[in-house]
Amino acid sequence: MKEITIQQNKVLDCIQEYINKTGFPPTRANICKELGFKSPNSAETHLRALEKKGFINIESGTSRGISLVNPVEVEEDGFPIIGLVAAGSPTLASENIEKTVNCPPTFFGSGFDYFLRVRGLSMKDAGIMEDDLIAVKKTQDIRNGDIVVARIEDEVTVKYFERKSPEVVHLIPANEDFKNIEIDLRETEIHIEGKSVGLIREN
Amino acid sequence: MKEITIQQNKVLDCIQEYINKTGFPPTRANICKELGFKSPNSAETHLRALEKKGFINIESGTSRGISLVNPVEVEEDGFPIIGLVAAGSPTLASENIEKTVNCPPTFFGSGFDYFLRVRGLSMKDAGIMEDDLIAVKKTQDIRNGDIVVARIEDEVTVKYFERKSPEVVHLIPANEDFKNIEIDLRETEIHIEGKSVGLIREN
DNA sequence: TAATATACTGTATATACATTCAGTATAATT
DNA sequence: AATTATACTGAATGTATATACAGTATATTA
Repeated sequence: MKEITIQQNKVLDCIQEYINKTGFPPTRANICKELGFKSPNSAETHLRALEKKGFINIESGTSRGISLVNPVEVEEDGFPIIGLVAAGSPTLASENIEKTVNCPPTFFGSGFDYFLRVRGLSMKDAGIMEDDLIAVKKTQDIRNGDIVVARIEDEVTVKYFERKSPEVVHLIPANEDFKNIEIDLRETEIHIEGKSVGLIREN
Repeated sequence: MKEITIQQNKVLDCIQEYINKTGFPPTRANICKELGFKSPNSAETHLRALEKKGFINIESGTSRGISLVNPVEVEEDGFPIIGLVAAGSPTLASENIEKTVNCPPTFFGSGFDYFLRVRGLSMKDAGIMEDDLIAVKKTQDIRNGDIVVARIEDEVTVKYFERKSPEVVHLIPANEDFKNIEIDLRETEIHIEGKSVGLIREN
């Protein structure tokens, strides 16, 4: 693929956007309107350049006969990967987002909201290793035995959830080297960010 | 969504195919040619019916101004999930394919060929649990410590790979309840199906 | 029994569109 | 110094296209 100029790139983006918005490619006049050109020939020459460079195909004599050679896959905007910030909740604020992953929303059955990058080996006997990505579903519908993403004050952790009584919750690691976290809700505040509904390991 | 007649469905399919093939919607004349109609009004009336029933939108006064309300997503054929057949190699033969999963080919970095459904807990300390899906890359480029999918005669297994000498290979489980498999290549044939490059856990 | 929807052919026409030609101007190559 | 590519305006034109109108015919609904 050859080089592309700034203006040609604008035209290419314009075509992509137009198709995404309407379902069919733009006319020369449409492009002019979008980009502020005053002559259809402005669009025409850019289109010819883009065709010559292999970015689009033009069906001669055909209205809206523009097709993209590398159409941008319809943006399934992707799911964010959030790093386990040592202090602070795993919010979806952009500064916490490592990158995003494209995958079908139904990948893990019931749907999920984001990926959480796991730190430490406290859940290793549950098959959750360092650097794994947990698919987290934001929900308060937690049952005993669920693997939850919990925040205690400013500490975020991934553990098994066990409600021992209305006032006492245990967060249980899956690793004998770690100790249970016993929480008395009258003394300590706990916030459940969500629960794990799946896992991805890269490499 | 209302009922649709056979002819209207043909027209709808025709539009979908035309868009998939060319990248832009057909004209009335295009539809006539595809379906053998002799008057553009044949297409026109069908289009109006389809619009009225909510299957398409028509931009008035606009050439090729047809857009599909429920466009068929372009098939990213997806990656097959293969069950660990007790006896026999995990071939891509259709009878072994549980289902297919849509995910980007670069999901695990370098690319992979299929998913293998894990049976047993022999790799649990490596975080590979029962029913996990291993992303397998078909390759013979295996290094010590890689997690491989190996076939010994008719038995398929997932283990760590360790070449002890040119003639001796160890297949090492990640679970103290299982024993190492020691293979003398002069006595026993072993076939490496590929190696694990990633993992997915559903639920 | 009169509408209404389906399923077409055939003709006609205003306009939506692609496309060429004629210019102007700047920057990058050769 | 002469091309060539880029980046436009502006006008002109043939045709590609949407779309209305006039028919014919069958099946379904009210």
